[in-house]
Amino acid sequence: MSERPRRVTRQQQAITAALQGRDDFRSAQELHAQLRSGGATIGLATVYRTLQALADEGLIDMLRTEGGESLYRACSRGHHHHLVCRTCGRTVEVEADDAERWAIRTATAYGFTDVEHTLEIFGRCASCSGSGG
Amino acid sequence: MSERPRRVTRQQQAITAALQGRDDFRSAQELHAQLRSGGATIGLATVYRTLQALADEGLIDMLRTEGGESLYRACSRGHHHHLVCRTCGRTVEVEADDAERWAIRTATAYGFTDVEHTLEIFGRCASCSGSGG
DNA sequence: GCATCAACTGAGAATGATTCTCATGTTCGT
DNA sequence: ACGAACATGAGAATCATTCTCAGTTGATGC
Ligand SMILES: [Zn+2]
Ligand SMILES: [Zn+2]
Ligand SMILES: [Zn+2]
Ligand SMILES: [Zn+2]
Repeated sequence: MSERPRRVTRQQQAITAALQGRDDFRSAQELHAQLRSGGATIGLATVYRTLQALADEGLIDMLRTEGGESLYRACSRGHHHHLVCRTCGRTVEVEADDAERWAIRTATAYGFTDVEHTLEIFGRCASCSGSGG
Repeated sequence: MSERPRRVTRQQQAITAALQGRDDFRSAQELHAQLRSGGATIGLATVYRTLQALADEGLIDMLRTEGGESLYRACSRGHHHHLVCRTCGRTVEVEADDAERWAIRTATAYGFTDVEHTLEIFGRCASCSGSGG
């Protein structure tokens, strides 16, 4: 439970900055491309490493698409889940206290410990529902 | 809503048979290895294709591990979720009616339509909790 | 039984995201 | 400024999954 000391590097600052002020989830590849096209000098491996480290420390959120790709986003702290528009990527943070309790209760009832869960909701937001489909 | 015609081949029968009577989720690779070591002549591509086809038709269940690997299992029909032991793979099917309703209600409240969700619980079962860790 | 043809198969190549390697560049305490 | 420890990044390696496509096989009609 001890975080590794982290040095302040230009690359990590760039990544953190790129995440701020955006409300959509992005992949490491997308982030890397955006940083590059923005003039930053940064390697793909560093983007992967940094995103994972940040996610491990709970400083950013990660979720996996149905295709298995990992997406990252700067989120509010603490455990929460997401409602993601599969068309435009718009994301809403949602709390699921009841579901949390249900998950724990269910797992415990079956004698399971060390319980974790994944819960994501995908749909089409109002803006994207109107325009054909 | 039309399933493509499916021929009855020895390979597909082998896969279906291998899934029956087991209560753990397995990957295409594992299934392929087991079929091979059991003397069956079957290609990896066929295992992947067949598992995906079966899952698409709702005849078997699929879930993705935290590592992004797809696992398959013969399950009861209908929508349900899973409580999976991350050590021994033992799986319990669970219903989450409240969570289902919550997901729909939440998505609707935000104007989302065409809603789907993923919900899986991972933990360690009683048998695996005792033996160190 | 035999011809026919579309569906199925499978070995291996291709793909694509992620991870690893390790020589080189930076950070930070002194 | 100096050096040890940490961070970086280009490219190779990994690994699950998908694709290719020539050869095989199931279903059907005669
Ligand atoms: Zn979040
Ligand atoms: Zn939760
Ligand atoms: Zn199931
Ligand atoms: Zn559900």
